[in-house]
Amino acid sequence: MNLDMSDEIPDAHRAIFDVVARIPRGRVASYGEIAARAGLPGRARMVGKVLGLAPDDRPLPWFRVLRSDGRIAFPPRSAPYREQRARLIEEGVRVVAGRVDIKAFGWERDLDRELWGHP
DNA sequence: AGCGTGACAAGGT
DNA sequence: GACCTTGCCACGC
Repeated sequence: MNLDMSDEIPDAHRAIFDVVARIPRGRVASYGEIAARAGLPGRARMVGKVLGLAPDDRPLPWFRVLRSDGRIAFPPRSAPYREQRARLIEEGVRVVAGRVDIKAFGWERDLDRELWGHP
């Protein structure tokens, strides 16, 4: 019956992976927004935990997930911090002092544009 | 069960 | 903006 250890990757985890995988290139979203879109309102902290478990063979754009205020969640100067910053910049997202302007690069902004054709 | 910890969030100083 | 405090949720001890 059951397989090895990863017997059952909880639906919640899969839902989170799916949402993160849909963040458009060049855009960012907050942990809370990911949780909400995954049908897990209030579980922002779970998103961070799950992303940490993300298997390497799954090319997940984890670096597009930031805190609600646009700041990178890792300690400045840490290895993951630097990688996230680099990968964001690589795809055109401006990172100033470890922070991204959500109003300019937030995923939500796409919806706003669709709904009422805004810049 | 209680307590500390963390890739969080929101509100106040 | 930088900090602090509360509220949250998931885990481990």
